[in-house]
Amino acid sequence: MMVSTKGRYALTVMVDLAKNEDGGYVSLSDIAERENLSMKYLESIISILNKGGMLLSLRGKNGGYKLAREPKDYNINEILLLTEGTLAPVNCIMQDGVQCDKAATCSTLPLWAGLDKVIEGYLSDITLEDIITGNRRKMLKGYCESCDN
Amino acid sequence: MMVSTKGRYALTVMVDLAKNEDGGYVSLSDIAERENLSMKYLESIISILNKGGMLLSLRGKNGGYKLAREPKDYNINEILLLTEGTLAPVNCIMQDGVQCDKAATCSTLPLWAGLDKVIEGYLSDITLEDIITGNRRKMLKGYCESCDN
DNA sequence: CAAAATCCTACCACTTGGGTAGGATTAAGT
DNA sequence: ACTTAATCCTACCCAAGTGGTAGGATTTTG
Repeated sequence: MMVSTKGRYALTVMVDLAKNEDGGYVSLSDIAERENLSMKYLESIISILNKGGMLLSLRGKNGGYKLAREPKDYNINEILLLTEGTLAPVNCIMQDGVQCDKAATCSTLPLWAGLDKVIEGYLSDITLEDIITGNRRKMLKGYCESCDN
Repeated sequence: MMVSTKGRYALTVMVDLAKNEDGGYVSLSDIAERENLSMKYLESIISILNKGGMLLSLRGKNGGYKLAREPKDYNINEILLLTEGTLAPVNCIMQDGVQCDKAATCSTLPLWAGLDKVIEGYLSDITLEDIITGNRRKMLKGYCESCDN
């Protein structure tokens, strides 16, 4: 599995915030209730998003979180990368471009590198706005019969 | 991580067999030595490939394994799918098309479904032969500066 | 000053990953 | 027939990661 619940719930939180933004701060308990997820677990996840600069937060009563930018200015890759640490499909693709010592002669490395690029390319191209507007043509490109491809 | 060592080593074994095929059977100890991998571990992996019909095997002295088909007739998706069980990037994409109970209203599902298709599409398009011939243009499509894209 | 919210540090059960160990069985060559 | 070399099979095991829970400290508003 490449994306764990951590990344998936992080995206769910971001989408929830995008859908329910009215300028004010949204409390985590509201989000947890709407999405039917454990608030305690979400706490640890939203903390990553917050520290990573994805959100603005306000402590105290009537506090909560809101998006730091507009939905169209978040791409999915950065959200998942922040929470998952890496999205590499295999261990031999390092996050910082470091390669294993057999890289020069490894005949399968180009495959993994290509796969990594394909994944990153797909996720980087989709924004939070695409998700909340349900841009199925973009997300299911080439695979959705009911969309005009 | 989507592809563990199990799937990676399985592919390594298949590539090794494809490179070293001369009609005869190749012993696992030869493969393990060439690839510098634990023979005991490879044993459990090659067993999956064998039972899945990817290989032909011969027991006893001078026995070993060889490819059941030609390298061009294996795609990478089927090799990894067999050994990994699933290549789905998230748990909410089930292997047999079964969906989670929130699927109808889930706004992130199209993203995951699209990602799954992109991965499957990439891996299904590449064959064992592409790997042994080093078809970088196909594997690194659009991302390789030294290839003419 | 009470209520409601974020923040912070532990802890923990369960599953998966990445193997190892040991032996049973089978086939070839002498 | 017997040795050797190979596949086959079952069981075990440790470390790391996943998916949380618990409890409290701190901050802000009304």
